[in-house]
Amino acid sequence: MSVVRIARPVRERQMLAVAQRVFAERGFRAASVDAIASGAEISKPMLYAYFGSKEGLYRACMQRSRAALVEALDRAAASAEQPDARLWAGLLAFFAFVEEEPDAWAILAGEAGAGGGALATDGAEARREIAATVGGMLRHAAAAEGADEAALAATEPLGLALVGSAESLSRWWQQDPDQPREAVAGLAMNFAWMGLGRLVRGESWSQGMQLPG
Amino acid sequence: MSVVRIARPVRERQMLAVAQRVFAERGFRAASVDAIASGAEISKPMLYAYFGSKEGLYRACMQRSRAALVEALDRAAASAEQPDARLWAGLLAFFAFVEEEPDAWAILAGEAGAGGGALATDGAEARREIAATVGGMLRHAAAAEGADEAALAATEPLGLALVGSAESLSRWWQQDPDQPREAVAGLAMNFAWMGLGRLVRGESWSQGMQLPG
DNA sequence: ACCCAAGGTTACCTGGGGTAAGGCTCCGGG
DNA sequence: CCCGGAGCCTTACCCCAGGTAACCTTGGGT
Repeated sequence: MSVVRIARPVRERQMLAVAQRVFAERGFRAASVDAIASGAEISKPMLYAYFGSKEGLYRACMQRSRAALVEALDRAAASAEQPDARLWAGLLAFFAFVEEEPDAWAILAGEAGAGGGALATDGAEARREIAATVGGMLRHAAAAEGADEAALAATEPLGLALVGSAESLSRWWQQDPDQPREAVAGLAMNFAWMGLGRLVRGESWSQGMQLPG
Repeated sequence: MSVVRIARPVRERQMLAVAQRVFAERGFRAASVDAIASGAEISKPMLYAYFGSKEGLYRACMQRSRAALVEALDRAAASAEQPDARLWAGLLAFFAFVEEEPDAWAILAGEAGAGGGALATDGAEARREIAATVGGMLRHAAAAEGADEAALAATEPLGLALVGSAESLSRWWQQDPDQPREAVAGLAMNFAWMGLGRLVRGESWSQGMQLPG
């Protein structure tokens, strides 16, 4: 009786799918390689042959999630022209990703800051790439307004700050998941675009309408 | 020859000090309990007797770091009256903590989002407590400006968003540590208080001076 | 004097990440 | 046709590190 022999790319996809699920629901530490292997109906050494280590497997999952998220953000960024509309589209896309692909997001957010290994490095890189997308939006906006050099130079850290706040809000959202995605995105938008200085005065951002300067 | 017998609270402090250092420089996963034990000149079962598990030990470190940070933030919040000055003081205190107690900060930030265990729970709780302090500042500011109900209700998530952005900026700072603390705090302040909408126009916040509305 | 609470240790168990060694099957060339 | 090797796949094992059982030692309270 011949055992089904399956081509490498197909097996890799199977393994990644299972790994993503297991990692997402147990976290890196608590997930066991054996569980992933048996879930993918494969033996452990196959995982090691294809991914090198548990960490390598996790990193592959991250790559995948990251690519999906970046693509969604890029698509969103291209969907609007006005700076604030663009940012709004990006935030909606982000929270849509968090809501619709919770496993992928859990992988990205889960160990992103953990320890000093390659995981942290990859996490940092993923964040940088996402922040770079956001930073691009900011650059675009700043250039359109004719901002000075200093403002342009700060787009990178500002992008990171924005990503950090969105990440934090998404964690908060997970504890109160009934809230509509637009509400959370709205909070992020108000925080990031309007700033606390104005929010605290009761001003707020509303879609499509520029407040008078 | 009598071995020195040392009272529990003293030993606990020793262990925590060593654990904080080791956890900070290796991360939770890569840090070995044996290393911590031998570093504290004690045998492994003592650690287990006092802290229950590796995770328990880590959690104890988190408690410690968290208390220190919250205290610094509270002190800063009390040091100024104007809302923006208060926020500025808080941000300075935060980045001072990151700079001056890198180990404590590494513990707090390191595994704060990891997995689904008690670590994540504690991390979330720490973030909430810190965000609550910040949220208190916002509440104070909003109340002073006579903001409406909705703005007051949003202080919690806004606090979390602010903490998230500060956390993200601190990670960015760590890759470029020559930058003065005030510069990073300034970025955070501009982002959080002014908002991208104004930054992108070239406006910025500067200490002690309210921009005309 | 005695006992027991509390500090302390050695020696061990076990789960799980990682690997060595080899089997089967198919494909391409002599 | 057949044979060799490349590639899919497994069983069986190693061993590190988290966690524990069992026991020793010391000193203060009765």
